[in-house]
Amino acid sequence: MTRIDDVARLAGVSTATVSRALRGLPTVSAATRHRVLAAAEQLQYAVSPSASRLAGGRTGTVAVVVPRITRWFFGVVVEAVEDFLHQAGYDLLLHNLGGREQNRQRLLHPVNLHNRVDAVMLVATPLRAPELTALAALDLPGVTVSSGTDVPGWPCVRIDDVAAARTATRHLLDLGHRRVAHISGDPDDELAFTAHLDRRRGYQDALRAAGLRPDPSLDVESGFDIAGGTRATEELLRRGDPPTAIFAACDEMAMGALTALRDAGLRVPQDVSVIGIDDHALADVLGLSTIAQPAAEQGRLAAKLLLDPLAGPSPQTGAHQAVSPVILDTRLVVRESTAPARAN
Amino acid sequence: MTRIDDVARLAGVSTATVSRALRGLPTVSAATRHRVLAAAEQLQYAVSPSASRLAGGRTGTVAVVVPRITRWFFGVVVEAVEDFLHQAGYDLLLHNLGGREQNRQRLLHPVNLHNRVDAVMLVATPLRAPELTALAALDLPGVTVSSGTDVPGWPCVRIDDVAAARTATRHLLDLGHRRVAHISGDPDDELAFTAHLDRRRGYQDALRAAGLRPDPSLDVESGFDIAGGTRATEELLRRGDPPTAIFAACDEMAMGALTALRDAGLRVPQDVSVIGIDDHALADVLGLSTIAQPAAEQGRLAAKLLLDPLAGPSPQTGAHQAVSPVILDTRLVVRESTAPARAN
DNA sequence: CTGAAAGCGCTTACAG
DNA sequence: CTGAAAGCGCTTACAG
Repeated sequence: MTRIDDVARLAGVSTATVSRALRGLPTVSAATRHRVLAAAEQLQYAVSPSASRLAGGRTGTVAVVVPRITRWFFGVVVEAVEDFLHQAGYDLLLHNLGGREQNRQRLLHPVNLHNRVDAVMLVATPLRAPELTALAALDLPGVTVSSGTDVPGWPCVRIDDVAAARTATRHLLDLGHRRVAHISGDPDDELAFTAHLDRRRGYQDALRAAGLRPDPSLDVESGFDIAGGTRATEELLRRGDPPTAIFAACDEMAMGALTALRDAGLRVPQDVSVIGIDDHALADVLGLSTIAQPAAEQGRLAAKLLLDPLAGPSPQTGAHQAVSPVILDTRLVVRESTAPARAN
Repeated sequence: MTRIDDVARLAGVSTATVSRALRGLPTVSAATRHRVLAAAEQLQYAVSPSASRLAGGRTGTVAVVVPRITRWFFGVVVEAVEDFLHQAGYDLLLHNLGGREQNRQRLLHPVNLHNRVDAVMLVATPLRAPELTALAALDLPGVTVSSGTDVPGWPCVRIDDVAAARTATRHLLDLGHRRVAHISGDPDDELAFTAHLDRRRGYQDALRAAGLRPDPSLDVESGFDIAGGTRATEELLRRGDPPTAIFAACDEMAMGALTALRDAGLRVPQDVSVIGIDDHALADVLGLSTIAQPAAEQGRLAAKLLLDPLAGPSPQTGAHQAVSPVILDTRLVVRESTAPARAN
């Protein structure tokens, strides 16, 4: 293939000038730039990324880590991030943990990040203490999305999970429900993100504010997905004296709950009200009430916060100044899955 | 950071030996390998990907191109591919076309692929003639997933879309339906993949085999997603004399149809039966009958077909030998959204 | 505004 | 089995 010196020869300039012209540096005369671009076009020249990266010390690549790309929130975030990164000329290296400890170990080992990417985005992927320490040593720019994933010095974009859960629970309480159950993610899963912990707190806060005491028998943990929602709800029903309302920690769990309730012969919302968090693409199809969160906007904003410092000069690299998380708004969306509690 | 010569010095060998030992080449004595590994471990050494790629001529990276990562099929495929690639030590460069012509142009321009990746996977992304020509010149290994995306010399993994559609349509016909509508993707969208064309053919085949003539007024095109399914169904209903059954080209369109039917006051399946293709994660929650296709298996198999030749010696590089597509099985899944036509 | 030259950190024939 | 040395194809001070 053509290399930079082929272009230089054709344009009658040095390789240094070709390099500058092609990258649009200002220190090239218009006439020269024109000749270089024409030569590059004529020869179908494309810079060798490996060579450019080695010489320039930048990879033009961002690693994006998500727990599971197949889950609604992560898919939407990645799509928004991909768009932003590619617009800015960066490549996106995708890492899907997929619940495998092995993937996590390999990927998050800082040594595997070093020299491979210019920056890292961790979506709902909390780090352990040793990982944080090792990462800090790399002095790599990064950003996190979702709560419970803070890395010192990295910006974070998320919603207020406690408030979102409080709103969801209060919606059920306002409808007159008193036996309000909660189904959420499994804290035993070390790969799980921790948003569900905040959401439980919001649930309990709302109950207490209404003068109710959180009832452990109404709080079931399972996987943070459709199947988990189904299993958790089955467990709830198995315990007898079923709740009249269920707050699921995410829409996918809520959808699993709908299945379990249907299979148990319970009608939604006549027998049991259900609300989730997300505003999943199918929430409307299912008539699911939920707390909408701006997933794409979180991704876009996180990408922006990540790249902005890379472009400009970095005034205080390594000076892990405190960064406040950016909290985006959520919004109650009432559909058909929630209704007033029946008078006893 | 530590470089290869730091390791070499500590281990008392040359950088060439370090390079060989770290990559597990057989031409290193066990004792030497041990010393090198220990030194590398002690120094927390990780090879510089840029340098390794430039010197070695391999990127260890595969580009994966999907129309929209947020759609069920593509998310599942990417997850399976990601797993396989990372197990094999490859990085995954994600490209989400997102319906943007601009993305497509930039990405699929062969010059942007050259030297950047070792191989390409195109999922449901048909190429135009000039793109095919340019790609052929690069002599890059690749694989395609889904029909209508053939690239000469590349293997292809897909289902038999015509047969799947035929089975879906026949299921409706077997239930006694005669006014069977079809909703599918938009051929005006140049970025659309073409599976929906095959699916229309299967639909029409099944009608004809049952002695029915395809009725253009029962065949509506829209976007290949939830919103598209809703719009297409609304259009169907606007035309009057509604169908008693709808075959949607994919589950997401079927789900959109469910919404439109509900909003129009029509019951599923009492008034209208609905079937899709996919077996989307939420098909069960919605009680949607469908033709299940093995999305993860298609991704895994495609990744395998892509990497296998890269590992071994390539007997006939560039000799675009004909490759038959690998066709995976589909399976009718009957749930609650399809029922016998009511006697008139 | 432009060029000569060093250097980025590896891998790979080649020789032994 | 191991090493010396060339070379991968760029970018970047440095000098002018």
